[in-house]
Amino acid sequence: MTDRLIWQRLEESNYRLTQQRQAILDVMKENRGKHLSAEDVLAEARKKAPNLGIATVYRTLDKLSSFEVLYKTVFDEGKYRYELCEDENHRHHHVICLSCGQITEIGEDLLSKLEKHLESKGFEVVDHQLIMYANCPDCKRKK
Amino acid sequence: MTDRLIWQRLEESNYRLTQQRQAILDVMKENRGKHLSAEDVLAEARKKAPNLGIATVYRTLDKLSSFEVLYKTVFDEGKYRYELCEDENHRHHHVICLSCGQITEIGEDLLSKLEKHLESKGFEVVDHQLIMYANCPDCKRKK
DNA sequence: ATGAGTGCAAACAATTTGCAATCAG
DNA sequence: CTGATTGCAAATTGTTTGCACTCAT
Repeated sequence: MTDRLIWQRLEESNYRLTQQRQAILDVMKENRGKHLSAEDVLAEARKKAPNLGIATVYRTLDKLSSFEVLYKTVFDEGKYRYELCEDENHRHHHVICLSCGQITEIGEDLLSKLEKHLESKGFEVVDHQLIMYANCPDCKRKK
Repeated sequence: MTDRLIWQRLEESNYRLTQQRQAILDVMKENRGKHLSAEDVLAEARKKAPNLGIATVYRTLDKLSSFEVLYKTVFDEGKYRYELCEDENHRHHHVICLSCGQITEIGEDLLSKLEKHLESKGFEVVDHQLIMYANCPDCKRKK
């Protein structure tokens, strides 16, 4: 997602860009493609805004998610993770390595067939999320 | 999943089948295809084992998941839901209605193409989970 | 100055753990 | 008997909220 587009989303929403929010947004931009927990973000963002509180982190991440600047996702570990949006409307698809926990993106969107099938049954598909559980190349090699 | 197979999994694991565990397992069998939270299971199972505690429910659900008798899944609401396994190795795929929250199963497995792609990149795919966000036929109609 | 935004601490929700009492083999 | 299992309550974890204070306009 481009800076221009992020800006546009924030402006549309009349969202005041304070130091804390700037710091959090910077962290998210520096970690494109990674899936950070609120604690991860807090730790990183405190380097720029030392007395940032966890409540502000949650409030900001939730707001940014509602503006579609961030994705808010939950994996099997049961806590939320946030990531800068890459395209306009869709969530990403992920591969989670069962050995090391590394999370990789799946770039392709190979789900249109399935989507069509559901639509033929009367559903209106809005979004989807695919998670593959795998051993990543490194871990596969080590075994 | 057949009773026979469930039994087999429990025996393999040397798992003592107490009244409480029996009650919980019964609830899961009576709710095939549904995704129950720990509280849901507690409420149902207490009809059979009245002073069942929530801790036992969690302990049992986790054990049964680790024996591959149950799936343990987390949706965006951020809490765990459990469901009787249907086949041997794979999770199910779900459609979540964005209006009413109804969760429907996707029976088909249309993901083999993607799986092959990942394998060609060196991953060893073990399992996968697909969640579609949609408006279900009823809600679509109401709009 | 005024309302939006903050940090802190307390509240909450879901889950886990410690422990003494109980149960099954 | 003996170790596994239980229910309860307390502890933990991740997240949310209330509130007095602070900041940006």
